Amino acid sequence: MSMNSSAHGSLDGKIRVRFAPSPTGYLHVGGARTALFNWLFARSRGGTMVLRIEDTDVERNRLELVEGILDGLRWLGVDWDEGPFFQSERLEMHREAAIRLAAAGAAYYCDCPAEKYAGGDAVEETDDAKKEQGPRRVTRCACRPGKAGLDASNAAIRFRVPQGGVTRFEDAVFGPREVSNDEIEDFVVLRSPKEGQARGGPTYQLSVVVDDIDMRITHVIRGSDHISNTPKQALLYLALGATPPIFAHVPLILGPDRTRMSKRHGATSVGSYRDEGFLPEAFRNFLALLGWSIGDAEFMRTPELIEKFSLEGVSRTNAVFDRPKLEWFNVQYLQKLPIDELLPYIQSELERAKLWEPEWASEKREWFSKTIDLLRPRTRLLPDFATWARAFFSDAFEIDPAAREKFWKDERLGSMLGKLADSLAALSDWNHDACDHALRELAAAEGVKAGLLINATRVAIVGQAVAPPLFETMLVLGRDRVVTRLRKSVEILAVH
RNA sequence: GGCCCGGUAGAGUAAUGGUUAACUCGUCGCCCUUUCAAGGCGAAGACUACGGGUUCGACCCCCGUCCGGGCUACCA
Repeated sequence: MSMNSSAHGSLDGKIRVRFAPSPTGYLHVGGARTALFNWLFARSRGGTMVLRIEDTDVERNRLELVEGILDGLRWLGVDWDEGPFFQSERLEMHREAAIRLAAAGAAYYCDCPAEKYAGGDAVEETDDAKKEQGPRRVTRCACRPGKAGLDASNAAIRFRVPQGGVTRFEDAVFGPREVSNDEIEDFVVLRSPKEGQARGGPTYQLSVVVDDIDMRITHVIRGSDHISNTPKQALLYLALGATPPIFAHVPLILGPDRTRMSKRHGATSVGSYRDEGFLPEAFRNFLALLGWSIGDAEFMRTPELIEKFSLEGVSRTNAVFDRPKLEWFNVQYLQKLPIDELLPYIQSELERAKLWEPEWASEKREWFSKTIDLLRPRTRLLPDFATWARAFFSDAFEIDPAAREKFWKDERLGSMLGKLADSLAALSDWNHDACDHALRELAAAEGVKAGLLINATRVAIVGQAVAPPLFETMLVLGRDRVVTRLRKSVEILAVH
């Protein structure tokens, strides 16, 4: 392992960042945002993005979740240059570092029962008088000076935090930080061996630092829930003879009730947003603006995001995940993306719904493109193309009961739709104005407003109350379908 | 309990210590109109958490309070 870390900053070292999820669940929005910030930073500065899986907690980690996390990152468009590396394969290096620390006197062996410290609040035996001041944390273990008769092969290793003084580190978001060493406990770096095992494993604090040194990480960008533990890590860098990186703790993402995002807030995994039919670039744009901003800019395509991203623009305040704004972004992208960039997403959506015809990508591509262009101003999510717009792609669609209720009230409609079918079928030219005239002529002859016929016709040919302007809809559907569907509607109306 | 970090309309953000605190989403209204969106225009919504100070002048600096969050493990 190389212990010389490259100096940070852009002058003498290339920027190297990492995203280091632990496989205890799916990729959630908070992790995705952290990954995105790392990625934007790396890409904007010509740096390197490393992916590392932090799977040192054998009990809680599930390897099968790793693939899901990678899928989430791929969907998000966050790629990496090195890795994925697995911490579980690097344990020996971590152990060696701990032993070296102990040998150098920077750490010491401790065989106190773990239960003494378990439960979050490690307490010393206190008398009743002290109790009201609350539990007091043990920051220095009794083993610290060295313990007679201690069996090192069966003990944990604790870091020997300096007495007095302060530990500092640089945070690009929160500024220079300084913590009194007396506030930092002698934390464990190497666990005592579990039953039946020869050696114990490293703790998170040790693993991250050893790996970040080894991978020559220059900027550690992660959630601000880690900021309180950073002094411990800064201490480890020093003890291991390495220069600490620049830290950048980014604010947390909260649910609408301002508590940390969790399952009870509904969708928290990026996979669920993919499944709902959000466009990755829209999701990226939204995520980037959660805790980061640059002036008034909001709609920024990814190259622009990369160009403008900087750690200076990162906020210190936790942000609430606002679903309506995410949807707004999706609508914007659905609308503004060059049509050719959008088509592949819709193709897979239609494939999933078993509505896709291969010729739409070849001979009938122009028709497909035009149809999508017509549809997209009123879609919010990808599945809209397969649900309410189904009639544009298939003859197997239902007439929405609500649409019927709304626009098929008039009794005369049955005969009028039949007459409309006849006159459309007789048209010499099939174009917007011809259809328009035919319909308005009929409306005039029947003494009804054109709107009545237009709305009723829309229901007849697409089964929905909501659709693009009628005559354009007729054109993309084609005369045969329009006439057939009108006649079918006449039958349906006759039954009632 | 202890330590740390935050607090600008419902949400995300902006404002070298210097007009009437700006923008986006959402909400409401109007226009467009053939339904629904999109789009255009406009409105409501903030005693910048609260209370003190410093200053000619404070969202901004200082102190206190309250609220929120994080950490406080041989989890990560």
